[in-house]
Amino acid sequence: MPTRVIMHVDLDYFYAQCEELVRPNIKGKPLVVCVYSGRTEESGVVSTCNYEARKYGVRAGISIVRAKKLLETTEATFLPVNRALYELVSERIMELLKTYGDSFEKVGIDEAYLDVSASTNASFKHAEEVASRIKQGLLYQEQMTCSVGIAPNKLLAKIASDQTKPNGLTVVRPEEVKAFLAPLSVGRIPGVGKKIEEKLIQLKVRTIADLSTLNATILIETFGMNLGNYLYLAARGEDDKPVKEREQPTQFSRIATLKRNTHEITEILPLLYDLATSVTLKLTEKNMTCRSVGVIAILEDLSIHNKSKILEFPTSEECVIRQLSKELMEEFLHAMPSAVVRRVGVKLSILAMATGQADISQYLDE
DNA sequence: CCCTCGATCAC
DNA sequence: CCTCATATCGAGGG
Repeated sequence: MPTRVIMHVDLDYFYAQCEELVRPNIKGKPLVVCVYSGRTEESGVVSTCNYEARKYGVRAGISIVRAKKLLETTEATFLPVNRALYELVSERIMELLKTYGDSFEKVGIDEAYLDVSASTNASFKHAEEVASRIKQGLLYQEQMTCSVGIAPNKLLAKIASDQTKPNGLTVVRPEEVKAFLAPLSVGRIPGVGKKIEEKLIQLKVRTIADLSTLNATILIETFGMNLGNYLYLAARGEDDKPVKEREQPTQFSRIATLKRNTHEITEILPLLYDLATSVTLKLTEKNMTCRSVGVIAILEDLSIHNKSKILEFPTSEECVIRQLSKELMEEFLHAMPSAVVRRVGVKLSILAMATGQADISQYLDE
């Protein structure tokens, strides 16, 4: 494979930055975007916050109550998540970014990869100029900042964009890869979260330099074929996955918190039906069908349980999905009489584009 | 190989 | 003190 030049663009504190965009008056003050669970007035967690709020120790994932305490001396704003807004802004920005790459890959709502190998003649210097233009364009057209990583592959570009935030630009040239990676914590490798990091620490591995001393055999023994191989290559900064547009999503899900914990299906059903309806709406909006329906139950101890079923025929019928959700939840409650449920969800998977035939029902009575 | 389920990641 | 959404993997049963 010839040397590639890959760019990873990460929009800074995206949800909060979108909110700043539509509320220029609060710019410069702490802003916290919250997921309110609806259980009590203030219950829920922080989704994202701007850097002013981070100065006070606010982080994604902490409770809203805690964030309010941390910010009680300030004129902070707390807003509920407004996904529709962020998706709108995201779509516009992605269209803009797309124009700069030979190929383009959107990853989630706030990040994207661009392969600029051909358009820059494989020049990192030139790519850096492209990145500057992207940053200027984004600021001018969308009043938004981003952090960019430029490197020989997606793995390194992503780690690089994470290196300097917000409003950063980090370039890792092929000859710099080893020195760049060596001191970083293994947790900086995408796919290495708390659990895998803990396992690695058991093996006395903290940095990527440490990781690179383990041979492939031990990694595969410890983490399985797939992850083991991935870690072996990641430690060396190797990744040959192409930048390519994502195909259709493969699942849709909705989850929400019950007003109070319960084991009673009757107490769960109204919410479960709402979720089934909402996720089915998403399915039909996308003109798709599903062949698997599942329910999620999160118990009072926060343990997560799934139950799903594959259908003989694809469906997008709300009544079918509702009915199956109910049956699956009943089965789960029956199988686990001790379960005290806190949150429930509905998940649709094995998706396909609808062909125009609503479902098989139209053939039943000809 | 198909199905189901839990685990993990990361948004 | 506890949100939401998605992708992917591995195990285990058939």
